[in-house]
Amino acid sequence: MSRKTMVRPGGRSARVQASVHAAVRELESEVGREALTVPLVAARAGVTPSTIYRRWGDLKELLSDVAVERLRPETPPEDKGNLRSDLDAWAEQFLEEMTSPSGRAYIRDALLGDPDGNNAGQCSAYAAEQIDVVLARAAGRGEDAPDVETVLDRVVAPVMYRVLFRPDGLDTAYARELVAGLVGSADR
Amino acid sequence: MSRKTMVRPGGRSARVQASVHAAVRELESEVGREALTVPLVAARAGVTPSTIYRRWGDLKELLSDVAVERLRPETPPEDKGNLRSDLDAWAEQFLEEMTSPSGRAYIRDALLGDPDGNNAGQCSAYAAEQIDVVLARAAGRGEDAPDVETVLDRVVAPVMYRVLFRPDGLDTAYARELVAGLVGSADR
DNA sequence: GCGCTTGAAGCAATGCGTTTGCTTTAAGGT
DNA sequence: ACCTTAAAGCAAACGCATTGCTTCAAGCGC
Repeated sequence: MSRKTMVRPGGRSARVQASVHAAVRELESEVGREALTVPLVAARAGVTPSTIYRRWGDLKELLSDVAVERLRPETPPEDKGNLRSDLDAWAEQFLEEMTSPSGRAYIRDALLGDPDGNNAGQCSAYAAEQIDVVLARAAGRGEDAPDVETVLDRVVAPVMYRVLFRPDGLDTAYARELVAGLVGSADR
Repeated sequence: MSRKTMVRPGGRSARVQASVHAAVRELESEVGREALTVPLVAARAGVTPSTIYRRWGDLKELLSDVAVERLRPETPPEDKGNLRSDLDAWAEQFLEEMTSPSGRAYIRDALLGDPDGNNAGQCSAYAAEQIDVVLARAAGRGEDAPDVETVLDRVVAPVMYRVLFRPDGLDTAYARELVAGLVGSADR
């Protein structure tokens, strides 16, 4: 989301961008992530390669933009009635999304084609947003809740660290352990 | 560290590998990370490009190998006399290494050209190794210490998460906070 | 110690992804 | 309706990636 936001919305640029993004998503499922190439995407999008190079720089940055788009949560976290259950449910779903093959691929793409860190920051912002909803709901019920930063440190960070650096043995039980260590104790 | 370990040590292959790695390190500081290219590295190493392509696959994997090499700790963690101080010192140094521009670059490179996750796993193993030394020392003193997994979750993961996803506002105080939250409480 | 086997490096040609100057188009403002 | 300007199209040149074939040298059996 580095350059595409400064285009005039509704115009030709917007059509080109939508067309290119769509082409990436289509080709990703047709020929696979590895076979993607700028000329290929350009042909499918009905554009010339130079257009893509000038707007996105290279394939990595384009894929990074598309990946962030796909990592955006579609629905707000479910309301299970209390903080602990809400966090459990959210953390489990988050872990499952991030450990899935496609999730891992999107994370990698988002990180790798991201010179200034904007896309990675957006991913973190998505998680923070979701957590904020959960915590605000808890506060509304009168429960005392940790702050967003703490949940990021204690739940999101460990999950992402393992996804990236220790790909083995990640299951939903681990997500619940992390939540338990956070709200189950009086720590902090 | 995927293919290079299966070469016969001492022979021509070993010389070629050493020469290529050296060429990468030299050129990285001379022309910069972005200007690196396989033919360039090959020329400096006195090798033909095809040799590099056949041994490493592509530039990303070669850089990943070199990055992991550079992320290996040179010295065991310092002994400050007690667990808390040891962890403080180690976490501060770890954070500083990882937040430095070169550290960030190495992490990205290590993750980037790592199809099977071996290199990323090696990075985590380095940290676990260092932490294990600290914890074993604490146990030898009779202190009760958390286990390695807990330190990875509570200190290493948050640091790495912020380095990768939230590049702003990371200082050594944050490392100390993380350690304090871990050994300062009776949690776990 | 000598030749054989085998894996790795050198070589060279080919294809294609990338880059770039110039031209053309179209969106938005006057 | 015209003018301005940013972005897309076009095409050529460059250089990196890929690959079949050849050559070399380390390790091993005789």
